[in-house]
Amino acid sequence: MTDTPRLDPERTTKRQRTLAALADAGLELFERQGYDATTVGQIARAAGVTEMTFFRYFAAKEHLLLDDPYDPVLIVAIAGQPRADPPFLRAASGVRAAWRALPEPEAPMIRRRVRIIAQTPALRGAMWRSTGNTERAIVEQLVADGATPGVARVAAASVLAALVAGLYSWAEGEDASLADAIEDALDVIVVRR
Amino acid sequence: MTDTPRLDPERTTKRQRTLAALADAGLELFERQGYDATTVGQIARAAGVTEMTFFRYFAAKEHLLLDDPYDPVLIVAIAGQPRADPPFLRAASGVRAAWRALPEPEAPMIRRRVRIIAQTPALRGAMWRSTGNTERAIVEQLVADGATPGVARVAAASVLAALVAGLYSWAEGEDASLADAIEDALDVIVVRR
DNA sequence: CTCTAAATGTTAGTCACTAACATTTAGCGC
DNA sequence: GCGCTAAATGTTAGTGACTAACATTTAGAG
Repeated sequence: MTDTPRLDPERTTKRQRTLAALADAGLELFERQGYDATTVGQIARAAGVTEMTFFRYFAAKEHLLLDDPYDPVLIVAIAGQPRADPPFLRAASGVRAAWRALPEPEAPMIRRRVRIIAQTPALRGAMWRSTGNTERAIVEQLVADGATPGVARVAAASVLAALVAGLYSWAEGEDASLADAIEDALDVIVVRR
Repeated sequence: MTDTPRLDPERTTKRQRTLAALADAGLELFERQGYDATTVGQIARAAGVTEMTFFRYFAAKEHLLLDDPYDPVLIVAIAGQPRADPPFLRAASGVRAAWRALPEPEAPMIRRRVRIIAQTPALRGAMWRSTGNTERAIVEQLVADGATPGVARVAAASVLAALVAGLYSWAEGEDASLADAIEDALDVIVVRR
């Protein structure tokens, strides 16, 4: 769901710099004064750029926090689950595997983002809409492996909900490991064998 | 989560009439031209009223569709579950019981609303934010009955996600019974005994 | 039928976001 | 280093959701 308008791959580097400047400025301002109280204009100015330019990098204010490129990994992980298992279990195990494979160093940044999201009702909604894409992808995979669409949708939705809830809880704390938090969340829902 | 500014209970009836007019006009316009393409001004005009007045009845455009007074029933139902069961099961059974108790005649109206929501990404997000309140209430109840906050949050979130997913599937069709659809959705997640 | 509170209207403004068009600047080939 | 072009940014103007302060009408309790 990234919407950086990448026209010509690797033409310049200026683009990457302003992108980083905007992302940094946004995250800092959100943390300092809250998401709702922060204006797109403020972020742009802090990054030494115009409001218009902001929207050339992020289609919406919320996209500053909701750019997740994690979907493909997840799908592969789910596809790798044993077909004999019911869809719900396959989805859960896939999510477990995918997040266990996430590089540790990313955790702190994820934590900062998730914290802001958890604190902002508008963003919690946006988060869910964002996972809508992930959900669709999971459903596709489950159906391809023989599940009913209705069943697949419920399985995907509830597993993702557990994941997100786990992320929120994890982000509140300081020391817990991301992978462990996800494991614990999924254990609430799935009967471990 | 109703935000009709009810100042003096049962003082007049004009209020109820304009409220109904706005709700009807909104639903019809949404169905005819889509949610995003429908302007609050249009709804207001169709109801013979000013845009400003609309916002005196609904705090936001989305509230036309997301006014659910079902929470209290749900909480009672969850509280009535056997404490011996794990939180996840208690939440699921509570939801099941609550929706089984819903009066049949309400179904068609719910279907119209859910259909619009399901078709509109922005509303899917809003829907989730709206269930946030329900989620909080469920978590409170589960914790009061001895669950860990972390566990309770995951349980509540995933059960609600299953419920919503079930609602979306149900709304697509024409004839299925609401209660049955919810049952089926929850069966995907919970191991029935 | 009156009189007050409730209901509605008016005006003006903010913020997220879009579109069309003008201008600068960065970095490639030379 | 230097020019040239495409990429990056800016400008202006506008829409739609929503808020606030204040003025006006109207409905209905007495």
